[in-house]
Amino acid sequence: MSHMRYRRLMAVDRDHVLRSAAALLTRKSTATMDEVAKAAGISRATLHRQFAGRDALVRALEALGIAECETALAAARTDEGPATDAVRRLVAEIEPHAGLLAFLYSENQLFEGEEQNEGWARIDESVAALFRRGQSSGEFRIDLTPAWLTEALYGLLASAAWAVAEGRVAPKDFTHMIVELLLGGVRRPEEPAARKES
Amino acid sequence: MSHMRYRRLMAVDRDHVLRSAAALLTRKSTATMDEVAKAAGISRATLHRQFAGRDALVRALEALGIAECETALAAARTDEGPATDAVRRLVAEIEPHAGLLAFLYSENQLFEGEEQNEGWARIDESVAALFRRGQSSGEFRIDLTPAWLTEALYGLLASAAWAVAEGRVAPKDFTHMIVELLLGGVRRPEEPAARKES
DNA sequence: CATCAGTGAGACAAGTATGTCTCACATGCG
DNA sequence: CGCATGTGAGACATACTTGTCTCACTGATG
Repeated sequence: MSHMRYRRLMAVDRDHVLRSAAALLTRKSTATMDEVAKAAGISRATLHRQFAGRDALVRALEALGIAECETALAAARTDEGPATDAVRRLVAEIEPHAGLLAFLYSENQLFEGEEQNEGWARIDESVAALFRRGQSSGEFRIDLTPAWLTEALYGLLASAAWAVAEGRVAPKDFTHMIVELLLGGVRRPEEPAARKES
Repeated sequence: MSHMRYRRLMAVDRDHVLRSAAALLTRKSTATMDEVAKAAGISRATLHRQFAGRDALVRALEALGIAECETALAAARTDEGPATDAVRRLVAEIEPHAGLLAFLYSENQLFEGEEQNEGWARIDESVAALFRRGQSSGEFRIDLTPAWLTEALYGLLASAAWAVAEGRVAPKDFTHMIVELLLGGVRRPEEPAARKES
């Protein structure tokens, strides 16, 4: 079959290049096309044959990140069961891609005026909907807006990804740290028979 | 006095340039030396006369950020009173400089290998000490490490600064949002006579 | 074996930011 | 007024990245 032959000749598959680029750019967001190519084990020429330019590469990574987020959202079934548990599932699903998301998150800060990909808007809305659902059900407090909670979740994910990358926290604690801080905060839960001053 | 005359001739004072650069780079972290100069109302030549190069400028901004953090830490008296209140004071003191800190925070992600300024180490230690104190006093939970709580605080500060800059949240809520989420989390405090399923 | 698609290596031009320099202008001082 | 200092404007060389191109090599196909 012609497409099988084609596949075999394409020793460099697009997905592997994207993964390598994501892993590299997570650590060094200013890496050049040459560094990206070397990280993927291909030449700069081949890299340019697959992605028209750096912009195209970044946009492909953005599409990858969006796809992974949507997969994570679906897998976490954020509209089922207690919102608290849904948040736990969501963070656990996103964890493997936190590095890429941190890169894209900081990258988006550079695009001052340009409108962001609509995919992010959908994801923002899904996450915000989860927090809104938790507020409606009475699980979550209502004095923090869903928009802020969504931003805070992104910030915590990025912080955790960087902290893990630099060895300041243990990778195994990733999900627990984020979820526990986001859900319960740093304040210790009051004992049933504890003192009452606020 | 000779130094007075000197002052008057130095129509461009270093501090004003730094503030302008901080304000600009907060919004556009890739701004050119020329853009920085224009933002400060001076020429690129004069900018280069005050700061040997872009690196020197960024390092000066880093020193400024460190100084402001140390001032904030001192003003917040983080070693006095309940740790909870100290956190509130600290965030309130840092709020005006959150934009600059967000820039420096993301900038530090680029310096892969280079060791970071020792000033940050001191600040990290002071913040971590605050969280440790709260844990010792029983105010804060002990299953989240002070190192992670410190990182999380930085992440929330950066997230909030960006969210405010892009108009996704109201500036007036800045301190409240960060402090409340950090301290209490998103979960609603349980009522004294509420149901018990986890 | 002959062919051809895909790749790697490298040359090349173009764009951009940087750092340095010169020169003219303005302002305060003696 | 004459002088010195600090500044703005711009030219200039340099370095780096990008994007395009050519050419030789490899391996699978027919």
